[in-house]
Formats: sequence, C-alpha cells, structure tokens
Amino acid sequence: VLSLSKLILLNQKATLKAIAEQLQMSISTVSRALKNHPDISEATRKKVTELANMMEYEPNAYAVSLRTNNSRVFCIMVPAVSNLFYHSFVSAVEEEARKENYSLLILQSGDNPATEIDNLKLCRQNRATGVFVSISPQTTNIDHFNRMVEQGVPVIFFDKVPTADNCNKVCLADSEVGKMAARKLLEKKKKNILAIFGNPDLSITKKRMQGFVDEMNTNGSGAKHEVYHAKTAAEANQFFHLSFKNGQSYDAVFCMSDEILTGVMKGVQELGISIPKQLGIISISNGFVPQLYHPEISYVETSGYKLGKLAFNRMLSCMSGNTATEELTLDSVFVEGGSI
Amino acid sequence: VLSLSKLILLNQKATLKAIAEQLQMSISTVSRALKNHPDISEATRKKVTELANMMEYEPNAYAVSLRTNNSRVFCIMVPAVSNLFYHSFVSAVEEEARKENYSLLILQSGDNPATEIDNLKLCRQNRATGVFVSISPQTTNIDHFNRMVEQGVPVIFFDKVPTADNCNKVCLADSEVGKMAARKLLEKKKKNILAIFGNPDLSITKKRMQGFVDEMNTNGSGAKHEVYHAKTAAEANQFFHLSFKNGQSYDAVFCMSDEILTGVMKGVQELGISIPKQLGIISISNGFVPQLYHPEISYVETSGYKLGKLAFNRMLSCMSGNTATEELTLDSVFVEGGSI
DNA sequence: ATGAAAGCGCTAACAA
DNA sequence: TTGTTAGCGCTTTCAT
Repeated sequence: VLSLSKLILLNQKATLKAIAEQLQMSISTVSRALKNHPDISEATRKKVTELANMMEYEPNAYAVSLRTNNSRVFCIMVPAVSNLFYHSFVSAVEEEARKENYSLLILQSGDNPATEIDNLKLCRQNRATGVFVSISPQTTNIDHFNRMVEQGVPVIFFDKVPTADNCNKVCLADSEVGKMAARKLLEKKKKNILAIFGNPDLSITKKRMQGFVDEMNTNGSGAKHEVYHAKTAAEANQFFHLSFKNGQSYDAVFCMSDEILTGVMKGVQELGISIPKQLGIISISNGFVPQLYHPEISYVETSGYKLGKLAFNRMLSCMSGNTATEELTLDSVFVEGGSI
Repeated sequence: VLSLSKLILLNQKATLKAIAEQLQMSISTVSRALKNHPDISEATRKKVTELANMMEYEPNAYAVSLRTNNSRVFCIMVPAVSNLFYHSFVSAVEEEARKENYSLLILQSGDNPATEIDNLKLCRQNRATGVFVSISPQTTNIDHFNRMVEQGVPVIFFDKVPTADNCNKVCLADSEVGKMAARKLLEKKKKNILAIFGNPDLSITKKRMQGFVDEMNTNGSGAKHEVYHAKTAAEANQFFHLSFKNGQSYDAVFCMSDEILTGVMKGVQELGISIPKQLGIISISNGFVPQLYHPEISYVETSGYKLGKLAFNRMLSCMSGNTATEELTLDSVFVEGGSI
C-alpha cells in the first residue's frame, strides 16, 4: 500500500527536473548528487537520493546517449537466433555485456544480404558502440561494414566471416577441427570412412573438408575415405541408407555438423546398427545433440559460448584503441563420448 | 573508390545540421524533406535526399526517442536465451517487431529475482514501449511489473506467469496439454503408465500434472499410472533405469518435457528397448528433440514460436488502448511420431 | 557547495 | 514553401 504523497510523486515523470523542482534546487545539483560528485554536501545528497528512490527515478538512456554521444549498445547480427550455435554465442555476449553495462540489439538477417544492409542501418540509427556479425553465405561485398569501421564503430566478424583479410575475425579453427576429427579416426584404426559434409558452397564446409582430407592424405596410409555432401538432415539420412544398403562396409562415419549427425543417427536407429561395435561415429558439434544418444557421440567441440567470450574480448580491445585487425581462432577440443 | 568530395562528406557526422549547412538551408527544411512532408518543393527534396544518401545519413534514434517520447523498443526478459523454447519465442517476436519497426532489448534473468529487478531498471532506462517477460520460479512479488503497467508500459507475461490474475498472460494450455497426452495414451489402450514430471514446485509442472492426472482418473478406467518427479535429464534417466530393472512392466512412458524425454530416451537406448513394440513413449515438446529419434517421438506441441506471435498481438492490442487484462491460451496440437 | 547556461540531434508549433 | 524557436532529459563548463 502506497501513501498518498508517494502516489502523487509516482504519477509525475521521474526526471532530474521534477526532482529539482520538488526540492527547490537546480537540475545540476540533483544530477551531481545522484552520481556522487565530491562537491555535493552530504545533506543534499541524502535528500536527493531519497526522493529519487521514492520516485523510482531511472536516467533516460536516450538523453544520456545523446548528450554523451555514447550509446552503450552492442549490436549482434546473425542469420537466425533460432540456432543452437548462435544463441549460445548471444548468451555469452549478453553475460559479458551486462557486466560492462552494455545493452544488446539483436538482429536476424535471415541469410539475406539485403536484410543485412537494413540491419546495418538500424545499427547506425542506434549509434551502436560496436557490431558483432556472422554474415550470410551470399554476402561478398563488405563495404557497408568497412564504412562502419572507418567511422569508428568496431565490427567483429564471427563464425561466418568474409574472405577479405583487412578485418577483425573471430572464428572456429574450422580446418583444424576437421583435421582433429580425422586424426581421431586414424588413432582408432578406422580403415574405411564415410565422411558427410554440408553445403559445398559454404566456406565452413570447404575449410572443415580441407582439414579433414589433408590429414587423411598425409597420415592416413592404409585408410580409405569417401566424401559426400548433404544439405539437410534428410539428405544425410538418405546417403546413410544408400551407403549401408549397398553392402559397403564402412567402419566409421564422420559428420560435419549437428544437422548431418541427426540424419545419420536416425539412420543408425532405423537400421539397428550398434554403436560403436558395428560402426564408429564422430561429429563436429556444439555439444547438445551428441549427449542425447547412447553411447554419447564423440565430437570435436565448436563452442558458440566460448566464441562469444572471445569475440567480446576482441571488441573491448578494439574499443580501447587497438586499430590493428586480427584474425583470432578458437582452439578445438575433442570430447570423448564412446561412439568410436 | 570514393571521390575526394565524398570522402570529405563522409568524414563529418551525418546530422540534419550538417546537411543543412552544406545546402545553406534550415534544419527543419531538411527534416521535412527527408520525411516527404507535402510542403516541400520537389527541387529541395531532391537536393536534400541526394546529399543525405551521399553522407549516409541515418537519424539518431536517441534524439528521435527523446524528442518524440517514444522509444520503439520492446524488452524481452527470459530466464535464459539458451533454451530451445525461449529462443523460438524471441525469434517470433523479432520477426513481428521488425515489421512494425521496433527494436528488441533482450535480457536474461538467470532465474534470479534480483536480476529481474535490475533488468526492469534497464527497461525503464530504455523507456521500453512494452515488456514481454517469463518470470523466475521464485518470483512471487510482481509489484515492480505492476508499476510499469501503471505508468503506461504494457507488460505481457508469457509461459512462466505469476499467479495473480490482474495481469496479461499468454500461456500454453498446460493443463490441457497434460490432458491431451493422457487421452492419447488411453486411446492407444495403454494400461500401465509411467509418468515423469519435472520440478514439482513449478507451476508448469503442477498444471501439466493436474491435467494428466485428471484425465486418467476421469476416463482411465482400467489403466494404472505412476507419477515421478525428476529435476534433470540425469534424474529422469535414473528413474527409468530403476523402473525397468525392477521387473515392473510399464507399457508406456509419459515425459513432461524435452529435458525428461532426453533422459528417458537415453535409458531406452541403453537398455535396448524397442519403441513402440515393447514400450510406448509420449512427450510434451517444442518439436526439435522428438524428431531426432527413430521412430520419431509422438508429442503434444508447445510452440514457442506460435506463443511469440500470440504475445506480440496481445502487446499491440494493449498499446492501442485496450486496458482490460486478459489471459490467453495457445491451443495444443498432437503430433504423431510413431513412438506410441 | 550550488547554479546558470549551452548543447547533444531531432520534431513541431508558429511565424513569415 | 521555408525559417525560427522551444524543448525533450541529461551532462558539463564556467561562474558564483
């Protein structure tokens, strides 16, 4: 239950001006009192803070930004937030941003370069302090992003990054990840490997494949591997069925992504194949999907969460005047599950 | 390659003032020209828009908000964005917000009531036009939220909603969902059902359980059911093992959530139980996890995406002056998978 | 220790 | 058709 006087106070807008009028003092005194300026007397400070609390005063972020020319807003642009990998990235950035007292503007591009440009306008309208972006596969021209950088707004590309090299990138070590998966397969003495990759046009596919194939060719004496591409889980499932119906006897399957893995694992269940006895499985994953199965699937980890933390640090470094562009890479980790 | 003159233009801040100075006209003329005010001559409009494009002018969102007293920002507060259900909700709201030209401020509470209050301050600082919130289980006092409503900021509670009834709620029909799952089990003539629910303190658990048990008691003549609670996937897994090691012969398992389902399905794989021959499985889910298995798990759908759309509509209705509070409920759908 | 005043970028009522 | 002016809420310099 609120007292009448409190009700009256609450019903007017809580601004510095309103507080100043109530207290018969100037706006600047109120402002200073509220931010513990040393010049302000204890008595004044006390009166002001008490009334401010009563009125539930919160500074108007827009007025502050306008005045200080500093928005304290980061923008994150991703193809779609409804994606395990990206939302763990967002989650990590949110945590760090909160600590540093920044807010987040989250934008989806839907893998559409035109929407990307629209979103960039929103970033500019909101005078974003910095931008994190994972670009769409069709984005080749990054002039718009470079423009932001020229104007002093750091842009950190992450995950899906452009090929140009004069920009800040924070990536998974995709080639290294593919290499590590191949190495694990060879360590386990797999001789006849089915490797299923995603859309061959994506740079992520190219890099993972390059690492995988390199390792196989360099150190895989005696081991055979066949490469397929599947754009969806359903396609991966079909490939799997074809491969195991034709009597070919692979002893291991490599899945480039969760999408592929789910298609393959459905095939495994459909055909009643026993893992790892009849067949070894290894995947590249964020970690959620592999632990749904028994035995849990062994995978090389690509953590959106860790990438988010790394990207945020890079952002802070850019903001503190570090103008050199850098290409950072997240070390990959193998997580043993029992499927190989 | 940019011309020198363009470079010079780009290097100064793109504001109405800067444009006005270049063109030797007043700020208001420029402002009007840019928003196609009918009073402005074609010649002037053309000159202004051309220069504005050259300078890549974007209005300063903070100045606009400050002046118009309208932020065009919605705030969404959830326990954690790294959650399948919530991020599909966020995704839906983002889509609608974009159409209406609103931005999104996304905040995580970490299921902590104190953080919730902090977040609410952020909402106020950003003068959010409206707030979507799924509260933490420990939040009993919703005064802070009511305060926002009193000050004209609509608050739409979704999913995890408070018990008080003078507020806007958009929920899954949790009781109905439980009831529907029970009905499906009875239709399939299941006689001996293991029902695993989540944390018994959560209202969502209570409601789903109430619906389930009600239906069983009302129409389940001849069918037995036993209720367990598991707070994590691992606990559900343990229960499952105990239940099937002790020689008890359930013919179906009901899982209240994805979390429970993953624990149970791991048990199914570990014990090599054949679905649906030896055992029927039914779950309540967003839809992602059930389709990872073979056969796909039959589930009653709880769509975060659809809930997001519904919540957004409710928000628009509140903003257009509809002050009556309402409690909306999303109809549930049964999705046949083959596991029962 | 406190106040007055300018200005951030924009909109809109009023004037010309 | 265009310009002048005031003001949104805040910070900060300069004065007192």
